[in-house]
Amino acid sequence: MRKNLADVVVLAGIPKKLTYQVSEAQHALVGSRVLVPVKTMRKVGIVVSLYEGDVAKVKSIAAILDDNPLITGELIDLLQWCSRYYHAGIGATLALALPPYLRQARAIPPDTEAVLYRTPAGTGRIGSKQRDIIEAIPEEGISAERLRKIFPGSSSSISSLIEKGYLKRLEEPFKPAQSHESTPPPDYTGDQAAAISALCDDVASHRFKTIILHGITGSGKTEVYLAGATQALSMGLSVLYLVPEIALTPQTVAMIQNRIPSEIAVFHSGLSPKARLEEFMKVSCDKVHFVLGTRSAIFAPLKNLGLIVVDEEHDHSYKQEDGVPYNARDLAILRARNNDAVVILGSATPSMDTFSRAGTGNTHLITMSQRTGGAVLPRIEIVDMRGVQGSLSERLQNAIVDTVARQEQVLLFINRRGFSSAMVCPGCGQTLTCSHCATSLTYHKARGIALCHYCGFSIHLPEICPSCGCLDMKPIGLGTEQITQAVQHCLPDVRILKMDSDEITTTKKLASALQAIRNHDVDIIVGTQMIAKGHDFPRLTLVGVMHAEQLLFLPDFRAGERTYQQIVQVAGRAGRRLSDTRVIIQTLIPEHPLIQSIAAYDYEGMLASEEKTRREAGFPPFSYMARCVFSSPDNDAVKQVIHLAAAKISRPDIDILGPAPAPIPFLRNRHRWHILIRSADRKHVHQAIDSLLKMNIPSQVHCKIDVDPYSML
DNA sequence: GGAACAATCCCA
DNA sequence: GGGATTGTTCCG
Repeated sequence: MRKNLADVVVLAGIPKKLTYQVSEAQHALVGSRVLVPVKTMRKVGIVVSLYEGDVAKVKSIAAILDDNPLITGELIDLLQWCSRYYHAGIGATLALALPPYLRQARAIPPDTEAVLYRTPAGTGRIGSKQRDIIEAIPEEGISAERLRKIFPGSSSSISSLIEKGYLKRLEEPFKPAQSHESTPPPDYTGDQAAAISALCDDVASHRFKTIILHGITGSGKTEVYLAGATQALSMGLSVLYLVPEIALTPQTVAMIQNRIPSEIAVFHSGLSPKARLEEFMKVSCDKVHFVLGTRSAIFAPLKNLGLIVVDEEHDHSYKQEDGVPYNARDLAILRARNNDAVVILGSATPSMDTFSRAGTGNTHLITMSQRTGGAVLPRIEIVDMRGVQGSLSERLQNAIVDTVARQEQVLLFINRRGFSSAMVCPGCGQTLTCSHCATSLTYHKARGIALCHYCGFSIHLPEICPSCGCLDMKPIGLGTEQITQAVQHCLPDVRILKMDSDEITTTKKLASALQAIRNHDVDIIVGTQMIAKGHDFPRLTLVGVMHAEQLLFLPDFRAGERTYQQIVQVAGRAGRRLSDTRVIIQTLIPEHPLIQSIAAYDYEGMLASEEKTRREAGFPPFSYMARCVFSSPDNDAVKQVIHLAAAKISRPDIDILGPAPAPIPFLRNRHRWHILIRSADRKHVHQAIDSLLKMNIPSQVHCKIDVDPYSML
């Protein structure tokens, strides 16, 4: 019997599937886009199921947009699960799997990929950037699209190289060389060899398994992932390789491309719409079986998954905060399970959530505690800053002078941008606050402004205190700007590079900053958490952590593990190849157990200390939870609704925390209150949310649900 | 999400 | 009373 009905998910805010007739002439397939009538409009949707049934009073599909399905049933199931689990609209969730180009009713353009080859015939001067481009091109040529992806914003450099004759352009499809000999892997450490053999065995068995790879910084986790990936590809299985946002630099992409014996696709938000479409289509058409990408790549339309890699699994970038608030790391586990695939979650500082699962169910822990090349972890020293004037201790100052004198580099880590975290009046004690968010404004001295880091609101720094007229507003709390200034003052001749989101606004700027560090054009890097993530700096032999306690006392139940993660990750940037490296932590709380566990690289110690802290706060260390934030311009309306909501979901088997003002109670002209729902049973959390959403919430009160929140901020 | 319809508001 | 605005419903 012909299947004459199709369930379609419209890519808009319609909360349910709609059913349409499929005519004799239409070849509708699950996973294809269709154009369907909704009210008086025509909308793009995706066919999610086909069946036969009664066609009475069912509208017809207006047009089939794709001859071949774009996504598989497996992916549709994952997305439907995702929509239910995160309480997000089904349309918005399915849209996550399509590149923006295909969310509109546009046809897929035929692919014409020009290929660029190197020629020895070039004449004329070329810059270092252009030299890099030429050197990145393999003998067998590279598609122009791919080259632009490795070097963002290089179109003009490429055309000038063609003009000068260094590159030749041929309009023919790019054929990846099958015999392409990948760079041979280096010698493995004992740890690596053991991890690789275990991972390859698991991949070969093609059964679901979660592996937590806890390997210290510099233990060579990437080699383990690549060996597993090669194993999967050799079995005809595909590989999904997820990295946090920041790690997708051209070098990383090029390195992985060189080590994988087949073509790869790259998925991340920095690509142009056209490039995103092309990468997507390569995967959708089953031409490419390896995807490297950031969190949204978890929805890449790969078939026959054999291995999912989640690198730096503790990283917060895996959590989508707005729109559909999914967690790519958790979905990776689910997707692996649905595909009888292996998922490997790697980190030097695993998240407590992940680590708590080790040994349960199908989750296995592999530990790597050796660094490659016989290197050792840098020694961590703690400096007590109580009673110390200024922001640089004598010990750190001397260490900086010595390091710079040896032609080596220094990294100073401070987790706040700007000059100071607040401006306070010594007369009346008032701080400058944002009129939209009621948070203190960060002073940015260079720009002469006070800026809100939540909403971007800024004012010119007033000469006098706005509330009492006192003349002398004082900065409180250190930021990157002030550290930079202090170092410049002590050591006027050193070259300082400030790296925070004020300076590094684009991936291009990040790439050039990283290049400057590698070229030794700077002696000291002052940066925020941005520099804690995965870059290797061979000349770096001294790391200073400023105000280590500043991170610890944020109003967030994960502040402790975060502090551990950030500081250990920053320490890991130092000295992979140089033996005499130091990490100096300056803090006002040297005895704190968390600081002590950092100094000893004692991950288990950190876990124990955090579990104790949570238990003492009446908080089970691990439970399922959801956060519901209610907001409205009208404070009374929010309070009323949230108290009703809390009463409604109250039952003995779940914990409800709150209602309480959200950590930033007034944000963007809206009053915010939240409740936390917590239970040992995931189902109870979801039942609570469902009954909460069934309430009649007045339209002026907005409710945002975050299941498995990463942060309370 | 947004079109269509219902309810409410405002000024005459 | 009626035009405009705001709220509510529901899409096949």
